[in-house]
Amino acid sequence: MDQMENKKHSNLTLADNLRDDLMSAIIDGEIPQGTKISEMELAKRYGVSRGPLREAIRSLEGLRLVERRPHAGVRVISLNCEELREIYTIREALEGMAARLAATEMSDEEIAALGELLELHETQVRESEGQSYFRQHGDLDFHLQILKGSHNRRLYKVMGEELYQLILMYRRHSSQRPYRASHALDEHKQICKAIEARDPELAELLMRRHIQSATNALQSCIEEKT
Amino acid sequence: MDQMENKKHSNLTLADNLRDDLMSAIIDGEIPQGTKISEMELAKRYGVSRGPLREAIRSLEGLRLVERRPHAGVRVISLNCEELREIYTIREALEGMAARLAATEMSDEEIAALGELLELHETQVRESEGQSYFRQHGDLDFHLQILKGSHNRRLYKVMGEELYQLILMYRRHSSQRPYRASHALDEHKQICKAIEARDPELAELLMRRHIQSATNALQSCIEEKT
DNA sequence: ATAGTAACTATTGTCAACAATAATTGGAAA
DNA sequence: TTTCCAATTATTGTTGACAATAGTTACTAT
Repeated sequence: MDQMENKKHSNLTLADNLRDDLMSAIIDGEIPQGTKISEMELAKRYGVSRGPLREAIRSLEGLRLVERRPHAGVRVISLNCEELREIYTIREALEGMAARLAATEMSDEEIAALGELLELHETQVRESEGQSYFRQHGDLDFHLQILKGSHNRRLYKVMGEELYQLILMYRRHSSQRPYRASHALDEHKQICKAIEARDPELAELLMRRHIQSATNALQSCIEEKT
Repeated sequence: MDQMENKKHSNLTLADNLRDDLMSAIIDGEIPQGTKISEMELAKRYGVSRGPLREAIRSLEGLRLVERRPHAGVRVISLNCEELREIYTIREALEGMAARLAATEMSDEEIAALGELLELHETQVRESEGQSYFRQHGDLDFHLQILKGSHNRRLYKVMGEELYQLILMYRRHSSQRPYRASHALDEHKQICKAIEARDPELAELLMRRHIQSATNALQSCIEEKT
């Protein structure tokens, strides 16, 4: 069985399903960075025609997961440190704004839920100390909740759905350094407090600092290179 | 001659050219907001097959210029005030960050060029007082220069190439109120000064205020509605 | 032996026919 | 008359064949 299509597709069109599958494959590193994508090969592999496949690829191009050179095929992007820092800079601006908005726009119920999420994370951090794998998801969870709490749908889409995918991709590939989960959790709590206090300025400031520290951690990646 | 394809296409693939053409058509209002797009009709109109056309549409979907419902066709998006405000909020965050970066990253030559651009604008504003049409382009010019000056390619792409298109589209359709060009120019000068002074904090602050005032001007649009 | 060129091959780009789904229209029953 | 259902129609989704381009190989000439 060379084609494993025992999948529960939620979408109703082939191209959309393909897009999702390819996206996962790229983010999970199943298709390594820089790989040249062969339409014929993929079409065979997924058991579809080249039409929908090409449409899926066009979508991926929009998400900037692949790059295309006309008549010369598409390649999976390969994120270098520099580009990732660019993304983190954008992230600082966007999530800072999201935190600011969250402080005024989130409902009391949403804020309560955010607090419970953090409590859950706390127990998880306590139980499995040093398990940075959890941290990834927990971390993203928190940030996604803030993004959602901004009640700005486009902001959520741009940052939470598009750029996060790239960050995830990078995290999978680069063995990340053992970032202190408890430290991040503390910062999350502070941000949450600022939101509870309905203090937009503080929420934005703290979020930006929080992301800056992550950005600085990336810096070491550059240092290693040189 | 029902098809006017006397165009100098820079791209070498049909789908890419179509994407550009459709993009212009949508932004210029040639295809009004909310219009349902018929593949057959467009294919005939542009004299191409449905294959490349569908790929072009997939690209437009990525740019969020159209929305798709499977098996039910695609529609040109129709920006309401709320969504435009969302975009302006993102703009504030992103261009604020761009100004901050520009203060440290722009070369002296780039800064000098920015100053000259503003001088040019000044003469133009003086010559044709009240001509808000100029202002649009001049305004965008300045903001695009800042974005470029951030030396963050992705930031430029996301804000300068994608979101600006939507803003342009909205400007075309909604008869904008006669915004004071000289006022905007003053604010531009202040921002430029901050960049010349290599003051990132101030540059960001001023840029954010500048965009906030534009956002507030949009508020009136909502007031009119109700 | 190497550089240049021409033919070839493999891959991408395009097309038109076919299949499947959603919207529409018409009719029958209440 | 109105509502529900069925058949029709029009549009979208998919496919495989065809065309064009880039990359490769082989050959020739210096």
